[in-house]
Amino acid sequence: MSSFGGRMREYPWLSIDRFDRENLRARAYFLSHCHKDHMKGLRAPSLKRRLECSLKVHLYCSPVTKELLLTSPKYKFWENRIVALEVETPTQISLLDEASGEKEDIVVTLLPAGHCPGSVMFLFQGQNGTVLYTGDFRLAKGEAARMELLHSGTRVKDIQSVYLDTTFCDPRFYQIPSREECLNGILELVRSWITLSRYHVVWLNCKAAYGYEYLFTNLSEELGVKVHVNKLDMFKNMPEILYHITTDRHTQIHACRHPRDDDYLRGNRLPCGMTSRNGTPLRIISIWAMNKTIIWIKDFLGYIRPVNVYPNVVPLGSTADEVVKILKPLCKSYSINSEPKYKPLGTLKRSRTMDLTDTDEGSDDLFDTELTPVRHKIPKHQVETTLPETKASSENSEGSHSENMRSYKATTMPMSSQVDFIDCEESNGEDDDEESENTVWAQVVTHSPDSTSILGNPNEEQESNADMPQWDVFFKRDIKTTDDSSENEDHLPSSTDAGRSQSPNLFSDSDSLSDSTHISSQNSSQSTHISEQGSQGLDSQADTVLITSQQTHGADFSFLNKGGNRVTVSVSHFMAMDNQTESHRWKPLDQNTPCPGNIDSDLKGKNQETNAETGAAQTQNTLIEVNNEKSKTPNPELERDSQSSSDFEIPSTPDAELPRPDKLHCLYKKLAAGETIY
DNA sequence: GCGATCAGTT
DNA sequence: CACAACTGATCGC
Repeated sequence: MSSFGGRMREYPWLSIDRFDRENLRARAYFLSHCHKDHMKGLRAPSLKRRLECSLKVHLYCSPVTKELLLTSPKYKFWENRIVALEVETPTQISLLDEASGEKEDIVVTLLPAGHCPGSVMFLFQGQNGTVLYTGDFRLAKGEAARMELLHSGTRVKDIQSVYLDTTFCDPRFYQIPSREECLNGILELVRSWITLSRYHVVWLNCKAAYGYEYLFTNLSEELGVKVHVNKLDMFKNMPEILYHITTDRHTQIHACRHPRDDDYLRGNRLPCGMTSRNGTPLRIISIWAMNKTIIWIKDFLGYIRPVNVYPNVVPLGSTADEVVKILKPLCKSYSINSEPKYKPLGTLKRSRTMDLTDTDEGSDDLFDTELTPVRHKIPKHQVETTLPETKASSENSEGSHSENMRSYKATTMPMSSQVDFIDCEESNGEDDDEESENTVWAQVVTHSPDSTSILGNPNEEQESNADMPQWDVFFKRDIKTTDDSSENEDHLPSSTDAGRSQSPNLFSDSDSLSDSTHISSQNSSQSTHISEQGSQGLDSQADTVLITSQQTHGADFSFLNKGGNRVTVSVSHFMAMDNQTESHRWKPLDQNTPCPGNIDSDLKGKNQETNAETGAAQTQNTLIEVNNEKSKTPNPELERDSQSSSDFEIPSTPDAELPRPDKLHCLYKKLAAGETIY
């Protein structure tokens, strides 16, 4: 949770991402994106009362954020008070103090933040200088240098303060692989799994309300399989997203949620209740989507070079002093000799082609990371002004790198009597001072009726792995019919058309959960995966194999079978995009615009049969994990590639092999058959 | 009864 | 480990 109080020193009568306490007296409100931890107080009765009394008070946000916010009836009272500002469109706002009659103009510019649909940073220009509030942001490397509105002419604007609302000072999080690598890693993992059979399904564990749409659409587009979600009415005016998601559960890719989805997965069920068909249990991989707020702050700030940086979060295990120590050198006033040190001004790296013919009103990419042609359009009731820079010069550093990522953890975890998992995690290097944890978790959950033995308690296993089954053991089991799922004899569509299928009852719902013998996955998949600190303590005896992004691209998973039962692979995933990777230009449609396809029926949703309590236990589950920290030796060469590959100017991983799904496919087959792979 | 806060969980 | 969200207990209005 952000500790940002909502207000900036320069413009204390504005409130951003906080709407309680002192913020109740703000003259204007700003919402950077639609995540709950940035909406504190936004629906409180006290603020509602304030609105009723102060008719001039508005909430400013991007059009997509407005759309998403108003999806919830709880925020409907804001409807007539929200001003949706186009991104990258400087807009003057008149701020009136209703008590004194005092008035002040400020120019605000929304800049794409790349965190989730509609997310923006706010650039304020007014009499107290230019300040930037970042919110949660994850910009691709070099992105700041390409933002024209951060520049005056070809030079970066003189920015008084940057308000960072993000956890960033941990050097472990500074390095991020390319978005192509990340997406491709996930893509090939999913592809290789769901093509094994129609029973192989993937569950994307997406915790946040928004921010994973990029993943959904890419998977759907590449694999031709729609992603099952609980709700999609929030995207009713965003057809490019809507097209790739569905409330029809008969698909092989799921991102549905249930309050106790962990229980469901341990019971070899998807959170929507799907468990099997024809008595054949599903083979489920869960992919942990971790929405890290970490970006390459050093490079971002190094480019911006503000006078002040105000961190709003002090990371756990860090102190305010340590944070300052990291940030200070990035500020304009800093120099080793305590004298201002000026560097050549930053130059706008790349100007976008002005698209004069584009009269499209919505310049917001839903993901807000793709720069759009600058369109200085001013709402009719507002006037654009260009404020003079308060100083003649500003400084920055060349070769800015600002980058961001999503990371995923993958753990394969055949369950029932046997549970194992592969931890998939990537480290770009333990020694570099700019590194990050980028992980993919996938758990493979299988369901087998004929065994009730528990192969191991994860904690016990960590203490002694002598009895650990080998990795291939986990895949030896044949998929068999379970009695709780035999009621459904419907035909399952092939993997390629499952996502589009509207046939009912292709899967059955399970009436039962595993009983208490199952092992908390919290103990395994979350607490024992390899972190950037390396395997220590309980993990120290375990086997962990890291797969770098490049290895992932080469689809060389032969080492998965090496010794241990737990293999750590990393395929991180950028949610931020650039022009090369993201062709969508999503934006909310006009409310009257008809939605394509069968959206109406989808919007109604389907009853998600999630009755979980009945029935006896069918399975007993065990998690097995072994880590081997010796294996965790990332290749520096790969690290370098990984770092540079996402730069806008440099094609991503130019020398990387293309993913070879056939090889992955083959690997999975062998693993499933229990073959040993070298 | 509602909301805020905190601790705990996922 | 951290992110975003949720749950339940407690407290005050």
